[in-house]
Amino acid sequence: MSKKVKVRFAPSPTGDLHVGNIRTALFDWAYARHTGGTFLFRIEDTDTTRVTDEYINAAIDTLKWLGLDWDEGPEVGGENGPYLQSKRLEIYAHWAAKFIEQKDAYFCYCSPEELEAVREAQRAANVAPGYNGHCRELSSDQVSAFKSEGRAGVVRMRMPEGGTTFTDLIRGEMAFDHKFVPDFVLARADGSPLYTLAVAVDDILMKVTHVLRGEDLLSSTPRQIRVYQAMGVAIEDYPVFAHLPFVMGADNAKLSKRNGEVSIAWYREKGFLPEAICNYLALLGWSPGDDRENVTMKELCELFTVEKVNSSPARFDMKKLEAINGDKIRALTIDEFLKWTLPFLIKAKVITGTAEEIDLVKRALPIIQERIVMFSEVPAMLKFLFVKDFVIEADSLAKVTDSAAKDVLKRSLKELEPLVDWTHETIEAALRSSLIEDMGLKPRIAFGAVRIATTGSTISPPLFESMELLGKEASLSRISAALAL
RNA sequence: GGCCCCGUCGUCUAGCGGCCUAGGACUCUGGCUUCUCAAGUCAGCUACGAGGGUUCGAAUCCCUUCGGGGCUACCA
Repeated sequence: MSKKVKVRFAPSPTGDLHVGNIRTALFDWAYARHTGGTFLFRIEDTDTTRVTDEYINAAIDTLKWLGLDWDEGPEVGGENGPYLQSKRLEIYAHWAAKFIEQKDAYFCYCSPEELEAVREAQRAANVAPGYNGHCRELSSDQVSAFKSEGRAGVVRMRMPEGGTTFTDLIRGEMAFDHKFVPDFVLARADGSPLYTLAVAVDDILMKVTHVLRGEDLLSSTPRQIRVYQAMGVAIEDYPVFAHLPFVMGADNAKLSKRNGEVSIAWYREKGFLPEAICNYLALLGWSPGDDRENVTMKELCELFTVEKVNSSPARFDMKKLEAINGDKIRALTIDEFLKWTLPFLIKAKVITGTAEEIDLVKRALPIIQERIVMFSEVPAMLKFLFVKDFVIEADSLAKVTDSAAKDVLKRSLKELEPLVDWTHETIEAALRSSLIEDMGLKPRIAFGAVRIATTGSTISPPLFESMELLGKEASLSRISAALAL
């Protein structure tokens, strides 16, 4: 009775995969892993005008980057392939022909203009819009008349009287009256399949047991089920449906650049960890049930069930994603942190990647680890250690040029010059005894001046550690340079 | 317009008839800590959309209403 679970993620890559897509993919994947089932990845590229190879490759790349590995699909193959719908055209053509033959479907010769006119009239008359069944029972004379006009027919599914019911794992019993599910098109006039045909055929042929997908597809479910019927599939072999709630932007609108940014590629460039993205996304519409929120991919697999997914939409909150990312970054070992960070430093041209640079970066990472929320912040934070033409930020300049600051810098220079052992402990001891104890200055004021002189900014990693990393020579020359301003 | 889905703090959520004067997290505000910024820590603000039922008892069940969203393609 308990079939092995097979969940599929089947995006139509008409652009970069976005937050909503990935949340769906994540749930698909987690459910497959949770049940010990298989995760199938299929590309729905029946809309040839909108899907491109570039997007398909980007989708594959994004999934891999996130660690959502699939058992069947592009690159890995599988016994139910191919996994690109554009490579399965003859399969769909076969079923379309069969449906016609069985009279489950029929050719419809209405032109787009005629259909639009009908919809227009329906709207005006305040009736449920939809195909009016015009070509349902065409005589052979009528058909040849259309053909002689040069019209090619689309394949349209015949929706029988009655209704469709099914159980949605998230929403419970669903019932749709066919009065509101008009006959729909399965294949274009040129024979190419539409989503309505391809999804249903593939889910059955690929033996998918669970369809977890966006809520927007809820009302098209009766159409999928109609295709299963026409295919002669037994009810117990229909996949189970679970319609996931939407992920929306900060306002109630769709996610956009203004309220969160949609493309996963963007988050990758900003320096978010795949695990943080997955962790955060998992919390959108699902929760472990207890108070824990920081979950690893492993824990997610152990805990995730569709039944615990809620039915209401969630708003995307960048702040919380950042908080989670910061937590995950702090939990990284220095070597891991280094591995993630290096590409950002190189891309920002802070370093070129020499062994000496990497060594210095590695020594500097501990003092910035708890100060960043994403890797893209690292270059700005460590830049002062590498710049050849050191300059003090314009905003901070005034604070090192007044006489009080000059006094601090002069004294610092004098105390630091004789230091043989250049460590943050010795630097701190020297400056504390002279600036704070002798001169009686407030630490904030005294160290502030030194900070600006050596790091170029009022905001920096801890001062003494920064100076240690910078080295004695550079530290002293920067202080001297500041004195000369 | 029609059909469908959804409705707990600003946000994500816990809650599945009494454990709730509603818990956690993020945000925000204030304090502590402190060489800046962070991190850490303590405290605080703030929610069951509304109205009717059912019940000894409702955030939890039912109805209505209002609000939000989706679908209504030869897109998916």
